[in-house]
Amino acid sequence: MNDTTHRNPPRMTRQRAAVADALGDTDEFRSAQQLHELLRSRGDAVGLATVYRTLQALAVGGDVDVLRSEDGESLYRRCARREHHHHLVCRRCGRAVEIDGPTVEQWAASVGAAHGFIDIDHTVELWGTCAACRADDGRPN
Amino acid sequence: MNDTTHRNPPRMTRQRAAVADALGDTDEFRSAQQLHELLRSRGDAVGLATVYRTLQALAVGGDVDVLRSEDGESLYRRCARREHHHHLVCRRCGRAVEIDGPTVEQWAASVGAAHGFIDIDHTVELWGTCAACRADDGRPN
DNA sequence: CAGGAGTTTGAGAACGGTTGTCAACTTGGT
DNA sequence: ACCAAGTTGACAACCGTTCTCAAACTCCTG
Repeated sequence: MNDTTHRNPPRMTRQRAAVADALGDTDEFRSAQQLHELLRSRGDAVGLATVYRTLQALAVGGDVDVLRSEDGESLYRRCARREHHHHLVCRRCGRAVEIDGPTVEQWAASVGAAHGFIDIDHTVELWGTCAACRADDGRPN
Repeated sequence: MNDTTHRNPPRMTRQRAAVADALGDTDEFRSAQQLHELLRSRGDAVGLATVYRTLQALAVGGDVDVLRSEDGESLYRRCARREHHHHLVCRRCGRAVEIDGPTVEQWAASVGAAHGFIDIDHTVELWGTCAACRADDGRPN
């Protein structure tokens, strides 16, 4: 018998709703800090720590996808499908397209097995510059 | 005419040799801090900043491969081949096997093009637990 | 074998994203 | 309304990495 046996269900708070709502707005990957700022500017401020906590909770629950930007920041987005998939992400604006790596899954598993590795996990992400960002070229951000 | 025109060649120093040497020893991915500690324990100390600088230089020169661990740390290893390839890495000890993603390259390019993205880059890494680490199970580190 | 211009080093400060702390505040069941 | 337990947020702490800049070193030249 462990702790989870006695754990009460999560509560619905203004903050959680606000974060979830902010994510619902866009199809672009956003950092915790960006979301924090967005909420603040909306006049719907939520503490930074709370933003981080909420995003993590949503992530483990499978409600949002997380990925690491090329410089190590965690980016979040509410994804359409809950099944496993990958992303083609604009490194400039964060806009993303969901894609499936056709054979990637079994390829990963078989390569792993062939070398005696177990518990194989894989990261497959595509980075590029989207059409819109290509358009407004040297523009800052 | 830019600066590079006037830049002198890099110099060989004890520190650079030491870092390169430390990398030559192992087939495992190592963090900058691990290498720094390794050198120190060898009595061949090199400043941490220098370790970082040297690793970066080696990386841009294509002499070492870099990848990000699952928790965001940069890991370095001197790889056998200079051509593009991917890795199957033990998340416990860093031991790695070089692999090639058969069709990954062109798949990435075509998926990118199909969505109007340019300058496509891809990250494909496999994480698992190697046979040796599976053996000494609950052992710390 | 100096001399010296220009490169490299390293200790420590600074940085930026993220997590920990803990008293005050909510939420939801009764 | 009351209360036990979950949640919040301002702030400090953390951790990997980069910056700073005076001192040390390389290597070219005479």
